[in-house]
Amino acid sequence: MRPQKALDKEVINGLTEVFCSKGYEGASLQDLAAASGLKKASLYHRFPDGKKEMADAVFLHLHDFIQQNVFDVLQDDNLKPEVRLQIALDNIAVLYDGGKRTCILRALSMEAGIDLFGKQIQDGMKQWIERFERIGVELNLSTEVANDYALQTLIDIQGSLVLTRGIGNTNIFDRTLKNISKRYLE
Amino acid sequence: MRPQKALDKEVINGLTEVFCSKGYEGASLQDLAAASGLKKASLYHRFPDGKKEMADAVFLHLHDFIQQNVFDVLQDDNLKPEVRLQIALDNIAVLYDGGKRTCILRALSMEAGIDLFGKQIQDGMKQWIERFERIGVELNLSTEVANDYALQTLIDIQGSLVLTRGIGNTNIFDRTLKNISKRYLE
DNA sequence: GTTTTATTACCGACCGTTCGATAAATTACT
DNA sequence: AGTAATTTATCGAACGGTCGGTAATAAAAC
Repeated sequence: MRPQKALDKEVINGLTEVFCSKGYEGASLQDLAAASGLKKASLYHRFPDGKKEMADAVFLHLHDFIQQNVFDVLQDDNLKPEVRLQIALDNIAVLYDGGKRTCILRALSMEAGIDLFGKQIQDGMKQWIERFERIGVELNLSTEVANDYALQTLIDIQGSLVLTRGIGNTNIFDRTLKNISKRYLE
Repeated sequence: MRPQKALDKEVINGLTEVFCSKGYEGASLQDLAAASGLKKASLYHRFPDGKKEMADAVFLHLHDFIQQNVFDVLQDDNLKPEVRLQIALDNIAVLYDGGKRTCILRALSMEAGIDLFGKQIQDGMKQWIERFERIGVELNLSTEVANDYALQTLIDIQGSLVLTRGIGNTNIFDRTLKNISKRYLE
């Protein structure tokens, strides 16, 4: 290897940053190479199926993070539901970098992305709803109300991310996370 | 003119459809030409500054619609505030085609769009908030609560549009509009 | 010395954009 | 009114540049 070669973590994090901020079509191979610390052709060595495989890897990488730091936390039997919810929300704040990073589900739901990732996006969103439904039930909400709350939670997260990016102020995202917490715990 | 030449309405509606569904970078001149009924070169006759000018025209066109059918309605002194709000929400449903069409503010807030349209997106969102703040005050909310409601209204609209597109079911959008109405009127 | 990884050079396709020619609509002149 | 002159609108073809993707080669690692 020439200078100091790309750690896998640097590669995946670079790809993630580009896909999240520019979407699928907006992310050029040049961008992806620059952000990952590899040359274009080297990326093709690691991801022989090209751009789509890179985006898949990012999707999977984020899904793993969410699985561990949100979904699993939400059903960790060692903790009280109220605590689980709070930790999960804190981790969501990390996931979206306090509102500065866009959700990959949204980033890929524009333009060409919806054709390539439609099913994965749909499944991903359904999982979010499902997990928040469960924590709602565990917090003694009726299944109906738990469903309402779960949907609203997703809407709040996605909507506040849109507003935060559009207006350029992370206060909206912060406040929204607190509101979600309040809705469940008060 | 040769066959039956492109009505301006067909042109702007076609461009709108493409930019909203594909974003700025995702919208190719080929797409835009096909959707507008004009050839690429003809588009450049109408929009000498190219793609950016086309997107500007779409932005302006939608802003006009919103101004007339949402903002102006919300402060139409001939109607009671409750009625104005309801009509505005109905028109919002039309604007977003019942949840099937993405908001241009969101479509352009990804990727390259945010560099080109950042200021316009920010101003557009602020106007939405401002107008909903006012109707809240007219409905006898305190300025603080009116601000909360306005922000939440925007979050609800944007968030439900994201979910609706991701999950592929317009129920979420419909329900959200009803919830907004309820929040103000109950 | 073979295999794995990285890099340079390159490919055809498509990108946004422009040019030049032509047809249609409008204006000017009689 | 009729016709010539001018402007406006449309389009095919092509531009340079970048796109995603690929060989061929060099370097590292084993």
